[in-house]
Amino acid sequence: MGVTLSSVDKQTRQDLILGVISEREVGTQQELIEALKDVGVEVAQATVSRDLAELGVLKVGSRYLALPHEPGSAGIEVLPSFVLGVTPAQNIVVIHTRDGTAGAVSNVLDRVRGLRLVGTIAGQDTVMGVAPDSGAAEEVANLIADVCRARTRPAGSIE
Amino acid sequence: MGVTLSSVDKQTRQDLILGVISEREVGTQQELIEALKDVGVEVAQATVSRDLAELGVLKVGSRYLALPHEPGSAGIEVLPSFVLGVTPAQNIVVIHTRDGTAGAVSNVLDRVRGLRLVGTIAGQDTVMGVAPDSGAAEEVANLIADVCRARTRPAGSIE
DNA sequence: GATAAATATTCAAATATTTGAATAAAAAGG
DNA sequence: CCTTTTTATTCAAATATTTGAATATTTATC
Repeated sequence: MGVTLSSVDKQTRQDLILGVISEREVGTQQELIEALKDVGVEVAQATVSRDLAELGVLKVGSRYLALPHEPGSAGIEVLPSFVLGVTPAQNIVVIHTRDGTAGAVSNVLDRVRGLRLVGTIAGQDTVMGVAPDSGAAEEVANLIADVCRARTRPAGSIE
Repeated sequence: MGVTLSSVDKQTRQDLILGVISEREVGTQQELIEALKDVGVEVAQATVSRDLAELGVLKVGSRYLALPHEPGSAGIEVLPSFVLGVTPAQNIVVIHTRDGTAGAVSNVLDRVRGLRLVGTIAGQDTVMGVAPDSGAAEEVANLIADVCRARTRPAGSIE
């Protein structure tokens, strides 16, 4: 199974990547490579690039964010279509959505690995996410806001 | 991806095998090979042998039976430890089990691929399985009885 | 819009998996 | 028990996957 020097198999390496990016703030692939080195795994940039793509990891602002890698299931990239606003209140994140879409948003959030939410509940047009503490709630709210903003920007693409 | 003559990939072939053995009464690997040939797939006996093992298919009496291939989950081989008796009544199969184990039996049955049951429900010591018709119910009842008998026989093994 | 930084892709080598033919082992049937 | 049938295993060839170095492309910054 082994391939290069201090090697682990692909599965293990990708699991490590998901772990690393949910714990540390990883901003570039170079940083990720070094973070992996700390865990004793040595890989090339090309490999890390492919891993991130396969895992469906998204870069939001200056941070990699793990997404549901169940292929086929909706990922965080759909949020901008549904989310109207996000507000943290203590350890709760309140998300206002288009009517009828709260369930979908809740569902997506539940599947995002590394998101610091204990659980979510959805009404018609509102999702409430429970975070372990107010810091986490704020972090999550910012993240969601970033995703929605980031998605609006790219190039001059209208679609 | 292709490998031999009229080839499909491993996944497809194994799916076909599960389909074939749940529809036709396949008694030997040779028969299975021919059944596959009918579907346009040509394989060697060694391959079929490995496939059956990987899929967790069990031979009960003179028939191959598909098992849950989720590895780790309990398979049909545990039934003899729990099942005390099986009786078909119209399109219902009534299974009497050791007290408290009906749920487990129900769970196992739900996961057996190719078993002609529409659904099951469990009490404390009784499982009721609903089959599409009385013929299917009888078939299922016999199958379960066979499994329990088959498991008692093998060699001189006490365990 | 030129430059630098970050990420994706191409290509060839290394490694792993899959397969059938041959053969060994096990089970069934006298 | 011996023979036949059925199933599992070994081995080598074919195929597929994974990987890093080099390079191309994209993205950010001025």
